[in-house]
Amino acid sequence: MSTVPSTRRAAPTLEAVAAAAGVSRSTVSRVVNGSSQVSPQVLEAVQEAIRALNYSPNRAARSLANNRSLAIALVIPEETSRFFGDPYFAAIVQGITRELDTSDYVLTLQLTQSRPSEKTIRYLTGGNVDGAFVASHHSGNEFLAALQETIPLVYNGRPMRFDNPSAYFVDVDNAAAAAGGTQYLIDRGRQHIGIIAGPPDMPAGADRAKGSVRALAAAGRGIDRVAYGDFSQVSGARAMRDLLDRFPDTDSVFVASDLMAIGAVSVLRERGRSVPGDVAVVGFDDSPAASNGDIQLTTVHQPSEAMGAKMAQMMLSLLRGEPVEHQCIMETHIVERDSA
Amino acid sequence: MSTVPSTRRAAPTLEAVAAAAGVSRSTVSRVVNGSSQVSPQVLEAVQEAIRALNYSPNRAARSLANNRSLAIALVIPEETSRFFGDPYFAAIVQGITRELDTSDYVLTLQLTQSRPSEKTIRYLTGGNVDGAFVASHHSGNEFLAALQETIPLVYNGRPMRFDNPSAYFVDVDNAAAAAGGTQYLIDRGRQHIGIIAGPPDMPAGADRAKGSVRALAAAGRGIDRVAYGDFSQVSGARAMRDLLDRFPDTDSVFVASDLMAIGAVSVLRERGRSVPGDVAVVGFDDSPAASNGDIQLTTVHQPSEAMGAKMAQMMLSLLRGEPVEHQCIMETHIVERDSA
DNA sequence: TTGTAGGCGTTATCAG
DNA sequence: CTGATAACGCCTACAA
Repeated sequence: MSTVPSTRRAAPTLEAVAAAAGVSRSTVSRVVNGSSQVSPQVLEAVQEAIRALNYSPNRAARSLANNRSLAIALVIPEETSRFFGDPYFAAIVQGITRELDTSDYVLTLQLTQSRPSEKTIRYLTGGNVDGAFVASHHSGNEFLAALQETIPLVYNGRPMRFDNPSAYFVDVDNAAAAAGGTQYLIDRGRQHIGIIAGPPDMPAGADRAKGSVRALAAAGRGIDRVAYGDFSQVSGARAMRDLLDRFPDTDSVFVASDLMAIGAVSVLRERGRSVPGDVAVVGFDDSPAASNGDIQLTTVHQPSEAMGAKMAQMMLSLLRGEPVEHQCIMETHIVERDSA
Repeated sequence: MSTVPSTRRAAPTLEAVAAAAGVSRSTVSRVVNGSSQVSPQVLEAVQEAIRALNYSPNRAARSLANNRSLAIALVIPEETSRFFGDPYFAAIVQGITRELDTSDYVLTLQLTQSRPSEKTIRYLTGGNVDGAFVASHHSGNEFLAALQETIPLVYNGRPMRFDNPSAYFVDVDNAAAAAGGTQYLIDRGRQHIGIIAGPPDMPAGADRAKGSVRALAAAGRGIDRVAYGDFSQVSGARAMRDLLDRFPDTDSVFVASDLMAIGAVSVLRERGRSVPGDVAVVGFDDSPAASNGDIQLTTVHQPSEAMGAKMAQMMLSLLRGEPVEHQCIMETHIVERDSA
């Protein structure tokens, strides 16, 4: 048994730096905040003092003085295991933190499951964060609309309730990207193309399905070979079984996520179908899962980490009060590997 | 295009509440902080005012005044996709946040990949957080040792470098739990028992392997049917293939994680072995994956979410300056389902 | 270009 | 039990 370390030496303050550099607090403050109103010699002296003392500004004091929290929330209105299970989210978070690392902002984690607690609401709306990222496939939460009146919100992916035109988000053109992935199969002469779609109640699910169906229809193919999953691996396996049972002659599938595609491939092998020989598979995401498994997945690449970084950039711009486009649609492309 | 919402009305302060209740700031402060030094009538009046104004204390001011940040870091010194891919971590984080929700503390996310940036180090050591959770399978980072001199650290799982006896952690008895899981197979008359172990350079990997081997040896069984994975599903599949190739007569496997067990099951099916008929499979974790797949996994349950909650409780105790046991070992048990 | 002074919202130390 | 009053560390007019 033991208690906390007690030797927390007091950190140097502006005052200390000022003394060391032989100037006033104000001057040091100016230097710290990058004001141009400082003479070169003084600048140099102050910077030296800062280095010498290993000074770093006190966040609390800063927050208090300028009425900003210097914190941004990462709101996850998603079942935790789903959020954590999806490599897409991992990349998004990675991108956000990478970008935020170059700023003074800190990311605070807010798991809200379905509906947020009283405490969370107060936290979010009580001036404790300057903005919030909403990381979710769903994101149709009513409380988020209210929150948006208070602080800037940036979503990953177009929010479901798009009657809200003031939402900020970064996304890809899911329909077009899915159409492209499907067209890839068409172009390679596949005749009986199936679709493993995501949940129709999520934008990414619905849009990808729509795009894929559109491509099939345009090519005069049947559009009834559709099964649904929830983006997870097991759901992909289940959907593949379903598809095979209903349409044994299926010779290819466009799958709305890599995770589902991997599940699909495992079922195909279980049933003795070769990939891509008997059945070609195109995934979506180009997540690590696509290239780490024992089959290299041909898939529609979306720049997940860059999307996270872009979310952070939008947020930082908003917080600076700069004008920002409400949506940022990023590029996708097909990555050819072994599964199709 | 648009800018941030501008109507952020000033939040009520202690001062305002004091005015409304007809008392001084000090008194309100006492009420807010649950001091017993307040007369019932005053208490009532103040609480009423707080409710009426929807007052909530300003964190920055509080931090500044009492020199605590009211923030705890969640440090993830792990490849992001691995962290996010593991339902065990999801449960841990869930448990931590659930417990923290009842406190004044906020959780800030710190992805450090391999080695933390200068900025992260300054953040962590610069009084910006009052403590840190270290969430990782590895956790043998040299900088964490230094950090521990500054703020209390609580690990999930015994840290690798156990020459550090002052570390706080919550864990299960991995060796005993794995021995139990293996014994389960022995008791059911399985003759050729294989092991799919986790990485030997991680405590959970090494200890589970050790326990499993111990049980086999005690029962006079061979201990050479071992393959290694990294806890992920694909690695489990790979290991199962390896095992089957080397020992085709294997009739059961103890697998050190549910994810790997699922991978193993998929390979078994691919190879036409029935589960549990031909080959029985026991997993480890009892994560959602164990019961959500198309086979219900028999597995060693560890109370992941409770472990996260316990981590938070330890941290809160430490921050209160209370004495705390350095380690908390939680109970495991076998959950019988369909795979063995 | 630099310094002075006041204030941000709390907590803590005193008196009363 | 309650109320002044002085910090906490920083920012920002305003003055010099």
